[in-house]
Amino acid sequence: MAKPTINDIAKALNITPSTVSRALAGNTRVSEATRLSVERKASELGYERNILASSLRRGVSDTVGMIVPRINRQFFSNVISGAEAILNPAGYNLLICQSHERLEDEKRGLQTLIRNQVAGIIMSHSLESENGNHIAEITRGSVKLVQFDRVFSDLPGAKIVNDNFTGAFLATKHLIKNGYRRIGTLAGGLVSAAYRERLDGYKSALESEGMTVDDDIIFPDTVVRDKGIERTAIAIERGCDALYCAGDYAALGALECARGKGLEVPRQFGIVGTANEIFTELTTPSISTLELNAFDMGNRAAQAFLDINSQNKTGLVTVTVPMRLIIRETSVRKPVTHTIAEI
Amino acid sequence: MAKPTINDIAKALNITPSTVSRALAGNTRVSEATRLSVERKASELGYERNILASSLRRGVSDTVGMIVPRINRQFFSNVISGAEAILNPAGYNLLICQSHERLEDEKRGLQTLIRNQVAGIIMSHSLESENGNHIAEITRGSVKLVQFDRVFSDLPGAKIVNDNFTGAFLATKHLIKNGYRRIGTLAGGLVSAAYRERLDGYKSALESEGMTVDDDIIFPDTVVRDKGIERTAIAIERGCDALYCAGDYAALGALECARGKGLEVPRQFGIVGTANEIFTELTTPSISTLELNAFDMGNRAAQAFLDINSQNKTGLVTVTVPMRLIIRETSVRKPVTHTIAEI
DNA sequence: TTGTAAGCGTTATCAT
DNA sequence: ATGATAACGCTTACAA
Repeated sequence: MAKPTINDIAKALNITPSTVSRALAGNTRVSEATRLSVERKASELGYERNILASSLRRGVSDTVGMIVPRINRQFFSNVISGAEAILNPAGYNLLICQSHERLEDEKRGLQTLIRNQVAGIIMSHSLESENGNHIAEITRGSVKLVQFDRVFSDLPGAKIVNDNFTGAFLATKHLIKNGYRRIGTLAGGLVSAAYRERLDGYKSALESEGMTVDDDIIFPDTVVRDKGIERTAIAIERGCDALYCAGDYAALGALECARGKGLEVPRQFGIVGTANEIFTELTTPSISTLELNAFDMGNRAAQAFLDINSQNKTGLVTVTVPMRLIIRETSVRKPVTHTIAEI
Repeated sequence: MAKPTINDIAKALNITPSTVSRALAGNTRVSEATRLSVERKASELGYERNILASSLRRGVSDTVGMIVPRINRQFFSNVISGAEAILNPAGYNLLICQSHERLEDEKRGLQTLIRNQVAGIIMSHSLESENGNHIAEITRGSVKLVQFDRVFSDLPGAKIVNDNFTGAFLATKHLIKNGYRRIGTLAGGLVSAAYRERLDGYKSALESEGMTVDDDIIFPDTVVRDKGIERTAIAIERGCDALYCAGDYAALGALECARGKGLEVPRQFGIVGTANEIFTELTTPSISTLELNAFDMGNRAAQAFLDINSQNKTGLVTVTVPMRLIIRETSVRKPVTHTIAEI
C-alpha cells in the first residue's frame, strides 16, 4: 500500500539507490543490464518518481502556476488550454488558482503557488487589483512572471496583450460605417488597462469621424449581463442607437434590454461585443464581436515562460496579439449570412 | 533572490530552525515573544513555507488532483469550481489535468498526479477509456479516488453520478406528452455508463407509453455539434419528429439541422438536450435541457474526498444527484415564457 | 520553552 | 559501472 521508493527497488535488486536513480534518469553511466532490471522492477512494483523529493533535491520545479479570475469563462479556460498545449509537452504541469475577481483570493493564490515552488506564474489579475504591488511583494522576483490580457506594465516579466485599442477602434468604426449616429459604450472596469485601451480606441474612432465623445453615454462598470441590461436602459433613454460593449456578457444584456424595449436589432439599435464567447454566435440576432484569441494567447504566454526560463530572452517582452472583428448580425443593417439559417 | 528558509530566519534571530518551525506552525510550545519575532522576521524576509519539503517530511500532501476531459466545457469547469469551493477552505489545492477525451492523456495525467503525491484524485474518465484497469493500475490504492459523472463502478472509492436514467426518462416523457410521435435519440458514446443510462431512460419512457423502441433512430456517437447536425439529417429522413439528445452540443446541431431543412421548431420538430450549457438559453428557440448540477457535483465530489480522507466513511459511497428538466421552447408546442423576450 | 538530531525520497559529488 | 555520503527544507521525537 505504501508507495515504493527507489530504496525498495535497490533492496530487491541488491544494488544501491544511487544506481537505481541513475538508471531511471536515463543516465549513460550505468550498464544496460542493470538499467533493464531496474526498469522491470520499477514497473513491477508500480514505482512512480516522487516529484516532491526530486524537485526539492534538484532545486527546480516542473510546475507552472496559473491565476485566472474564473476558470469557467470561455476566454480563461481557453487560455489555460492553450498554455497547457505548450507546457505539457515541455514537461511542465499547471497548478491553477481562481481569484474570483477578488484581491484577497488573488493574494492567497499567489502565496499558494509560491509555497508550491512553481517555476513560473502565468496570470491575469482580478478586477479588484488596482496595481501590481501585492504581486511584486509576494513573488519578490523568485519566480518567472508572465501576465496576459490584464497586465500591470510596471511589473517585471513578459506580457501578452491583445491590441485592444485597435480592436475597439475597428468595432466602433464599423458601427459608424453602418450608419449609427449616437454610439455609447459599456466600457468595463477601468482599473484594467485592457478596458482603458478599449475605451481609448472607441473614443479615437468617434473623433476620427468628427463625432463628439459624450461622457454621458460611456458606462464604466463590470461587463456582466445584469449590468449590461441596466446600463443599456439608461443609454437608450439618453438617445443611443448603438453600443460598443467591452465584454460579450454586457453585449448580451444590451441585446436583451434593447429587444425588451421593443427596439429592432440591428435596424434600430446596433451592438458589438468583445470576446467571441460561444453564445454570441447563437443568439438571435447573432452578436458581432471581437475575437480575443484565447488559445493563441495561452500558447504565447506559455512560450514566453519557457523563453524566460531558459534565459533565451532576458529582457521583458510584450507581445501584442491583433484582434479580429467578427461581423455578425447585431451591427449590420442589411442581412448577412449566418451559421444558423433563418427561416 | 534565493528564497528565504527557516534557517535564514533562525540565523537572523539566533535561534534554531526547529523553534522557527514550531513558531510558524502555531505550536503552543513556544513563547509568545519568540513567536512574534519569528513572525515579524518571516514577513520581513518574505518567507513562504516550502510545501515540497513540508509535505515530503510530513508524508501528507495538501494537493488534490483532478482529471477532466476538457477544462473549457461549462460542465467540467463548473465541477472544478464547485470542488475548489470546498477544498480551498479545507486547505487543499487543485492540480488539474485534461485528458482531451484520450486514453493516453488520461494515463499520463494519472501518472503526473501520482508523482506529485496528490492526496486524492477526482476524475471523470475520457470517452476513449473503456474500463478502469489503467486507473486501478496507476493508482494502486495509494490515493483516494473520487469519480464523478462518468464512473467505472468496479473501481474503489466514491462515485458522484447524476440520475441519468430518470433524467432521460423525464425528458422523453415530456416530448411524448407534447405530442411527438416518433422520437429518436442522439445517445452519446455508449462506453460511458452515463450515456448508457440515459439511453435506458429514453427506452423506458417510450415503453411506458406503449411506443416501440426503434434502433434505426438511436444514434450512438460523440455528442458534438457536427455529429448532431449529421445524425439529425438521417433521423429526419427516417421520419423522426423529435430527438432526445444526451448532450447540448448535439442538441444545438439538431436545432441547426432541423431549421436548415425548413422545419419549424418546436411545431414540427421537438428537441431536448442535456447539460444546460449556457448557450441553450440563448438560442432561438431556446433549448429545453436537463440540468447536470455541475457545481453541486463538484461540491459533493470534494466533500466525498474529505470524508474518505478523514476516514469518516471508509466504505465506497455512491451519491446520486437528481437531474432537473428545464423546459424551454424547443420541446413545447404552445408558447412559454422565455428570458429573451420575443417581439 | 528551546535545542539536538534524524529522516522524508531523491540526486549530485566524490570515491572505488 | 557502482557505491557511499551528504544535502535539499522541513518536522518531530527526544533531550535539556
